[in-house]
Amino acid sequence: MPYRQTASTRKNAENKRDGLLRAARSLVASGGFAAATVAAVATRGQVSVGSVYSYFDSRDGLLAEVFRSAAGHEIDVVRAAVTGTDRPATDRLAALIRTFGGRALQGRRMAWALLFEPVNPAVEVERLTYRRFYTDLGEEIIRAGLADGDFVPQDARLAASAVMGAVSEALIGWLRPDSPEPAPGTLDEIERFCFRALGVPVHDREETP
Amino acid sequence: MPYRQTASTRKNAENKRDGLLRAARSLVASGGFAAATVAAVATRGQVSVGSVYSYFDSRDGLLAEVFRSAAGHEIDVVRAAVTGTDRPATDRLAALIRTFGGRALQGRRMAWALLFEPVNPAVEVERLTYRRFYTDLGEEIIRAGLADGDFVPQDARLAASAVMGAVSEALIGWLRPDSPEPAPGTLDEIERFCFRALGVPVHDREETP
Amino acid sequence: MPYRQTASTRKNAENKRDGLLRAARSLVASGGFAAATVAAVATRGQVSVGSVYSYFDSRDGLLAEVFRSAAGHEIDVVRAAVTGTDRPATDRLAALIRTFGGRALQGRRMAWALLFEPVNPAVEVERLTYRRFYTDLGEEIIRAGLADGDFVPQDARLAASAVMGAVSEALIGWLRPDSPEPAPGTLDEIERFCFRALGVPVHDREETP
Amino acid sequence: MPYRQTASTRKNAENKRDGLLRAARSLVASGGFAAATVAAVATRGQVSVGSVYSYFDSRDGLLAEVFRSAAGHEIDVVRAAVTGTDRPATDRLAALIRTFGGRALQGRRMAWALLFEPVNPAVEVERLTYRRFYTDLGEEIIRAGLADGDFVPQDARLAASAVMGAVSEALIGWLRPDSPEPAPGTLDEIERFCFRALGVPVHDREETP
DNA sequence: CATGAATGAGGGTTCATTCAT
DNA sequence: AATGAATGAACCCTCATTCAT
Repeated sequence: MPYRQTASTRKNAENKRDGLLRAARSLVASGGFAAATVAAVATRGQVSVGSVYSYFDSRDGLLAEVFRSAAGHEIDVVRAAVTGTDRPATDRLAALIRTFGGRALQGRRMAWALLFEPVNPAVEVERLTYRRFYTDLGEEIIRAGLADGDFVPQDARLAASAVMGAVSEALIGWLRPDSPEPAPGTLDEIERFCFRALGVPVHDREETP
Repeated sequence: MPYRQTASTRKNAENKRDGLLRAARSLVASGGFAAATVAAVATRGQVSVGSVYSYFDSRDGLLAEVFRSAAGHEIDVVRAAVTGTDRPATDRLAALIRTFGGRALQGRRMAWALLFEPVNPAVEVERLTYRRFYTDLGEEIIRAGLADGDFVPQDARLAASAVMGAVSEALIGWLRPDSPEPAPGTLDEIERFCFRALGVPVHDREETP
Repeated sequence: MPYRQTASTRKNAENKRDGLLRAARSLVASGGFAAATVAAVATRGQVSVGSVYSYFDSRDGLLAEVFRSAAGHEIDVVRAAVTGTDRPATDRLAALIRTFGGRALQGRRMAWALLFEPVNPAVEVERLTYRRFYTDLGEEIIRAGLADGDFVPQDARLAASAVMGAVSEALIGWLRPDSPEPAPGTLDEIERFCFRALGVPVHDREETP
Repeated sequence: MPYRQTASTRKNAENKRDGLLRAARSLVASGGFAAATVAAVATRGQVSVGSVYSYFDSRDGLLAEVFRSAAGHEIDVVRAAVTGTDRPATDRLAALIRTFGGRALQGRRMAWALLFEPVNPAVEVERLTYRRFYTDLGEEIIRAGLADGDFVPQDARLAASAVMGAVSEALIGWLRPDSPEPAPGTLDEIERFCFRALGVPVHDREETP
């Protein structure tokens, strides 16, 4: 009875592969891509170094996939949150800011790794796509808002870029192993900042720190 | 004689040290901290590898000092530009944005290295100070502006952070070896973005893209 | 029933084994022994890596057997071509040269692998036998020719060795992935070279390059 | 007093480099290029692994240099032995055969490595040059001899190739760790073989084995 | 028996750091 | 005090071999 690629073996292989991806991902989440050495991934994935190479062509490839996977997930969540071109642009932009920012807040190291940590050319290519997604999305929403008169006239693309920068800087720019959690309400405040920047009248906050 | 000799010796030593710092700095400016290997620094500083260790405890220490030096220079320039608590806050904030942004534009790699490139814990400590300077300065100005009614009520510290993020993201967030120069006028547009965010009425731009 | 089953099982086992040998052989023929990794052999033989070890003790053993098999085939062909102790020695030697050379020309990589490529001690032992076959055969023929006065007096064994060397060097000594086919007529020319070396009067070639 | 590249330091560096080359060469001489791992070279050269990379770009480069050096020496010796276009071609060819063959006899493993052992593309390029030297030289001599009527008409290049093959096969074709030295007189016999092949009347040997 | 995932020794390479001169 | 050769730990990657299923 010859060996057959049964559902269970394939499932298992994918599990292992996923296990390694998870292992790598968790290492990236806690120490950035730099912490995801092949040996570390293997150890955490409870396999040998050689096994890593059964599932991935190279460390660079593995990291690129980790990036794609993590970034893809982020993108999915954000896309879902801002979906619906019939919604008011302000609504959608708020969703973009809060979703992007909220996710960065939980998983700040990962957010930092995805946005900033230098890794290798393959990952840089992925990063380009990842960053472009946010900027394109932001630009599209802002453009829609501009058309509806929600925002004051401005360069939509640059505004999108600036919005992402404001959010990410405020949330993960100060990332340190022991840096404290941003205060609750930070997200609200950033949202207001961005809306003002776009020219949307923002009602006063209740309490002034 | 012994005194003179000591003096000249010390002078010489400081020259060498400075030379190494300059060498390292120029390497960082063109290739980031990663390019500043000990060997590269020694070569460019026209001393031996071993000599580097006469002047610096370790590569980490050297890089930390390079960071301090480069960052200190940036800080000096920016501080000079925004100095004068009697000036209107809007004036000073504009100076902060334009100086910080303008300097980042020339020397984007260095700006990126100072703001984002991961190096080592010692440098991360320095970076904290560096980033804090901008945020503190921005906060102070914004606070002053708030007191004067120049800006709408908001969290001054967070606004400062967001401003820096908006500027740096728009200017160097997309930095890549071959990434194109930002369009002229980008700085103006970012300034307007930030002023709107702070609640300052901004006159329309002449041309709407 | 048990007998039949055993027979069929054994038949099957031998088929598998042969399949693996053929797979390995074809890999050697195109890329030398170095190309015959266990994984490559298994893939080409359409079995699992582990199965290879059901039929062979080790890669070294498998390669040794491949060598034996390929070399044995060469030997059979050459032996058939030179058979008949009643034939004139010149005839038989010509057959040896042309058969050995002709086969080397088609299948130069394999010929090179058999004659020259370093593999492992087990294969070196086989190679000894292989090379000895040619030398023994050549020696025997030359000795017969000497007895008949066909060749001028000389050390038969060394002459046999030299003949093989002349032929193989001229045909596959320059083997490289992109080396061109030897010109037609090369075999004729080598044959004349060898016959002259043995002291046989050789009629002039028609065309002198 | 700054460090200066004195004669002694350079001498020392060259000594070390040479020491490594000698270490590698001796490894090649006893075990072929395969035995010259970086670690083995370092150990035998009594330096650390890292030091090897102070003197050589890569293992491939080191081996290529070992090849060049060893082959170059061979070439020098042979060239010196056959020099003088005014000498009779028979003389020069005898010198070629005896020098090439004599050197192969002492240092058979090295001769084999230079002529046959696969290493890496860089070395293959060198090997091409090395082999071409012998063939070109042989061809030139034979061509001269043909012009003088010393040899019977034939393809000079192929004859040169065949001569080298005959010599190398007879001397190192049987190379094994424990293979016995060829009998004394072997060189004489090969020379006679080659001369006969070229069509030169050869006087009988005194004793027929 | 067959399978192929898993193993890990072994190989090449880099670079911060040390230390004899 | 200056030098830079030397060091070796750490990294990535390959592939023959094993063994649980």
